[in-house]
Amino acid sequence: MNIKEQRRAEIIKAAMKVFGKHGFHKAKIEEIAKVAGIGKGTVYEYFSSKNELFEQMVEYIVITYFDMAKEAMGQHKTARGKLLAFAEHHGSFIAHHINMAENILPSSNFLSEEIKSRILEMKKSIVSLIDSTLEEGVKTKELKTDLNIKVATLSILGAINQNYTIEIFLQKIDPKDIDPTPIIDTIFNGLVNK
Amino acid sequence: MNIKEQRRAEIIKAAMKVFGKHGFHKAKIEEIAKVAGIGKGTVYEYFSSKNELFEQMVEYIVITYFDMAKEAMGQHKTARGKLLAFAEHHGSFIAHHINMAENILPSSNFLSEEIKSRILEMKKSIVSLIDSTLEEGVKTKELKTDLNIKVATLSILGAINQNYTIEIFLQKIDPKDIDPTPIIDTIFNGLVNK
Amino acid sequence: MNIKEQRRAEIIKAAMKVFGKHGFHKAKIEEIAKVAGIGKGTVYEYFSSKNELFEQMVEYIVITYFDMAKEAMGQHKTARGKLLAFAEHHGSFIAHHINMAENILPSSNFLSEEIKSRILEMKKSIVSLIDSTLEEGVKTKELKTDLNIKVATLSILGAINQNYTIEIFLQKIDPKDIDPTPIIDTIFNGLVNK
Amino acid sequence: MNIKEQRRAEIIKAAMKVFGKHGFHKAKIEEIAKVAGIGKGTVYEYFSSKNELFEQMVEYIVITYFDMAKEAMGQHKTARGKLLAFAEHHGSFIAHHINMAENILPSSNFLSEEIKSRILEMKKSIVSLIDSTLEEGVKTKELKTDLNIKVATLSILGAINQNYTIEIFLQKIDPKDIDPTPIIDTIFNGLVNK
DNA sequence: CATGAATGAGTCTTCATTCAT
DNA sequence: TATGAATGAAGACTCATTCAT
Repeated sequence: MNIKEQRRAEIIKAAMKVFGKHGFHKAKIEEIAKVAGIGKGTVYEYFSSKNELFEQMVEYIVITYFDMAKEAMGQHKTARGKLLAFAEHHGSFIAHHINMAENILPSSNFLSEEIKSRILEMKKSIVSLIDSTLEEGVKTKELKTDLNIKVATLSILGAINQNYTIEIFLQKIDPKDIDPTPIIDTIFNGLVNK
Repeated sequence: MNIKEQRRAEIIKAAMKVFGKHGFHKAKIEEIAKVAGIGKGTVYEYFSSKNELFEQMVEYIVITYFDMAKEAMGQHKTARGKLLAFAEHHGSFIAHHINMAENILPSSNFLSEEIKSRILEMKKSIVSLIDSTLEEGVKTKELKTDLNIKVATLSILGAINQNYTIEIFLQKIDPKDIDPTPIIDTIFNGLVNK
Repeated sequence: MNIKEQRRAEIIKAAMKVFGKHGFHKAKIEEIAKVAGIGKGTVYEYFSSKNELFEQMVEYIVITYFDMAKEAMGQHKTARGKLLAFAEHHGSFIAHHINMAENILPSSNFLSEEIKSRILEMKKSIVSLIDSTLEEGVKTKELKTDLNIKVATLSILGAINQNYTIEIFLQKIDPKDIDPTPIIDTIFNGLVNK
Repeated sequence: MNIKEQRRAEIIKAAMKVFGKHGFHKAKIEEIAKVAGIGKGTVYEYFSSKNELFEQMVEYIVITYFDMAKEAMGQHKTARGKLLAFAEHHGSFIAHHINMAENILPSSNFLSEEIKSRILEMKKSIVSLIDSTLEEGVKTKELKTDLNIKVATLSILGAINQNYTIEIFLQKIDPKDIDPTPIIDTIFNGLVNK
């Protein structure tokens, strides 16, 4: 049992490397097996098809992303603090999954409806996480009382993602060296001259 | 000449439909030809390979996106007006290219370095467009004088994209029915309680 | 009429270059047309198919070879003289048709039975040419009276071909610089120590 | 290991049949596989491409030819004896590889430079074999002391090949029924009336 | 007559998946 | 249980040939 799950995990790790490097179609089961240090046929003992392996891998990534985000944010009290933590988490995550972001998520064609909806749930959970952070901030008067929370949440998510993506992919900056403060502050304080 | 360019354009249109529906690998040249109403071999009279056709198509999309954005923004004076126009343009564009966004851009693996760099130039042009809009806004005192323009630009782009994406893809809302005002205003006015 | 035959001849000349360079299958009708300075479709006005063009070309070459051999040998009286002339002709011919020899004749798969038999007739004519040269030599006492003419003919043909082929193809020697005398003399005088 | 080499050999045997029958281009991998009693894909487990299979086959033939020639000649002492043995070997070989000779060697266009040079080495080895046979004959006074060995070698090779080719291909005579004595004697004794 | 744009039959090659060992 | 040899479906691409202009 334990050994089986461990083997499964190893294959998923190998799949992350190989799908990440080549994208879904150019990734070969044989290479994944080799990276995992096992035989080609063995992969099929744990996953019924290339598609299923891909799906399981995507689910693993999404769950991991969510759990880490939740943990990082839990260590802060203010909305600003939580969002700064989330931004840092997001940056470090996409940096470690550059190729995923570029090569995998696009392959969403190959995801089954079932797994798509599970991923969607996860995405909604992320949104809820930010949503409730903002709601909390409104209650504590840290944030405007008339805030359009839905729009604000999506704007924050988009802004964080866009800023980190550019810095990491184009400017090749290490996510640890990116300061999330200007991003959050720009959003928090707005642009207009008052 | 004219007829040749027209045929080329027809093939690219067909390619947009088919690559959009299936992504790069599952798209078949034969289907593209059928959609274009021509024979399989004819595609190869105009494009030397599936890859080249894909690249030409991506370039066409990117150029179109940029030109339309520029035109839409040109009809406004204030930063706020320009950004609202840009948001609407972006929304309508991704709505018409849903599958592109989902299935094509990810296939970036298959783009040659040359076309990748051309696309990158276009993306930078988009950023410059917003950048100068914000600079202008600072000069006219519409915006804060101490604005971190780079961060603000990326935040706006990310916020617009995220909001429209969610509305269009998940809520299945027609982009014409999405009001960009709350998005721009949320960014412009900030979140904090002052 | 005259213009038609001339055009036909031009196409055959072009075919010799292109088939010679690439062999039957890799030769493209389009390249032959380009070399002939005409349009692709025009080739089909003169030859009904790639195969027919190939056949006509082979026949042309074979006839030319035979006519030239006959003419060269006619200017000599002794068997030795005739054979030296033939050797020189053969050498100059294969030098000018290197690629033919290497790439074309092998493609004999594609020759129709009809043309194959016509070519065979030509080959037999060459053999007859040498045969009668030797017979004549026997009559005039230039050659042994108990000569096995058939074997001698084929041996001479084989020896000349082999010597010239090696010199021209491997040693890259110009056929004009090859002296046929040692070849003919070696055959004429024999190898054994008497 | 053994099983793998055996399978490899089976495929080469099948390739000899099919390439021999159709020539390089008209031969289909699928037919080779069928003749070998395996699936199409399996061919690619052993040879990376049609070209490589063709090359390996050609090399196999050439090596076999050389080894057999060497062995046949080794069982004789005099130059005459060795050459008679060589002639018989050559005749039996080309008889068993009629189609090869006609359809394959011409396809030399498709051979890589590497394999071409390996084949060239083999051809040179054959020439050396005859060369040293003649040299030995000169030393033992079996042959003329002033013999032009290079020319004599090529003449013998050419004469043998031409005589056997005509008998086997045109007269459809079984190589076993061809007596090499007249060929060798004609060359050995010369043509001139002394 | 000459042309070349259009065509689609034909084939190599890849790789997910199976299954005998 | 683990393996990797064997398989064949699937698809990009070529090019001889046709035919409207």
